[in-house]
Amino acid sequence: MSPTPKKPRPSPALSREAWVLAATNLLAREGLQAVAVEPLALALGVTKGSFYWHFKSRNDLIQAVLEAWEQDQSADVAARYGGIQDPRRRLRVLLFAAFEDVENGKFFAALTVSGQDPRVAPTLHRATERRLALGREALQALGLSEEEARQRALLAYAAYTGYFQLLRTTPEAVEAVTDLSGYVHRLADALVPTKPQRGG
Amino acid sequence: MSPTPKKPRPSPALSREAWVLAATNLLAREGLQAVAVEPLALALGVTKGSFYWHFKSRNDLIQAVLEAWEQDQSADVAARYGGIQDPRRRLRVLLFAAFEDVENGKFFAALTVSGQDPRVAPTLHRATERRLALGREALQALGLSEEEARQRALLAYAAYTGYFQLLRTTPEAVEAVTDLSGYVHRLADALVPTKPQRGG
DNA sequence: TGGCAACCATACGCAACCGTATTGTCTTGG
DNA sequence: CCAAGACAATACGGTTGCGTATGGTTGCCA
Repeated sequence: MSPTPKKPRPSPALSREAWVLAATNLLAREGLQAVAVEPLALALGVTKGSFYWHFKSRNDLIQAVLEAWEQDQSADVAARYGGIQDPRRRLRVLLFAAFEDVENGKFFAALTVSGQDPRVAPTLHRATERRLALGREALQALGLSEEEARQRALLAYAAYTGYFQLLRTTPEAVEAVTDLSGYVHRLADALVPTKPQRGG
Repeated sequence: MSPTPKKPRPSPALSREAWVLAATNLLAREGLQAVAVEPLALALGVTKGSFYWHFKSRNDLIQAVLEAWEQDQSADVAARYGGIQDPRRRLRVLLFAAFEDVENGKFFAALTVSGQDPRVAPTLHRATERRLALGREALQALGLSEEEARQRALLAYAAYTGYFQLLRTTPEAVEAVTDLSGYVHRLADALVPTKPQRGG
């Protein structure tokens, strides 16, 4: 039979995935411009020679990183919120989950930073549209008009990106807020249509 | 007597301020990495030779841009909100003014993008702290506890940065919201402590 | 009119990356 | 044991941007 094409070596030997993973972390921490071939190779203890065996170019790597992330996102969203029927609950779960996933938030913030780059723009646009639509639909299901729903979804999304952007550039400012869940609660309360409030 | 050091030529002859202005616009539109000496000189129709007569280095230019902006900010804030006594009104004016100044918002978003750069970090931190403090104080003056005030100020600020970040990377998503002032109203309502609301 | 100061051009060296070409070195199967 | 494929090192050429050095211009003023 055909010899298995995948033959991981004893210990070293980088795989394409290993490069993508390293690049993803680097992107989340230091931004797109930091995911450069030579520095990355250096960090992984090899040289460019290796890189260009796995990838056609630097853009190829970047594309791979973006695709991997986008697929993760889709899977995640589908798995988590697809089943929740009650729009009010869906909204809250959506919000809290978003703010809790700090790793993803940081990556997303880093992506946003390079949102003008033609390579990331499409991915970022799709993610943005999808998330806004998710929020808008839930809000409309709660009986809000489309315009109302759009406004509130935008508010939620801006609060989300802004939060992680802030966490990225000025973590002290965020950490000054002790009770983070209070922050998200407040946001959630501002979004759902007024109904008998539960208390203080 | 000492010859006046300022002698603007007939027509051409770039001033330091002209460079700073051009760099500021470039920064607002394309980010920090775009404010590079040679491209900028090209855009202004001169060469590096000119630049290095006015500036010690690229960093020197960047510093100048940041300082000019920061001073503008301070002056603006002092002139606009210093006089408003009523904290409720101060808060609303603060918010609406912030969202209305699109130019400044874009510049700020561009700055945020490079918030990890050691050159912009100090400026950005100061601006962030100052704005958060402004909001927090107004909210505390309304009777909120410090923690409450911090949370809400953070929410407002995140919504602000997030909004302009979004406007920068995905303007379509923002433009889908027709009534922008409704957005800000909603935010304002979410911030001020519950009091008899005025109507739909 | 000579000279200085303001302003700008040209030309150079340097560094960081990209991407290509070429040549190893293991590892495994035959 | 040897051939082939997977992975990696070395060496090279190209581009872009920084910063320096040095040498024009031009206009004012003594």
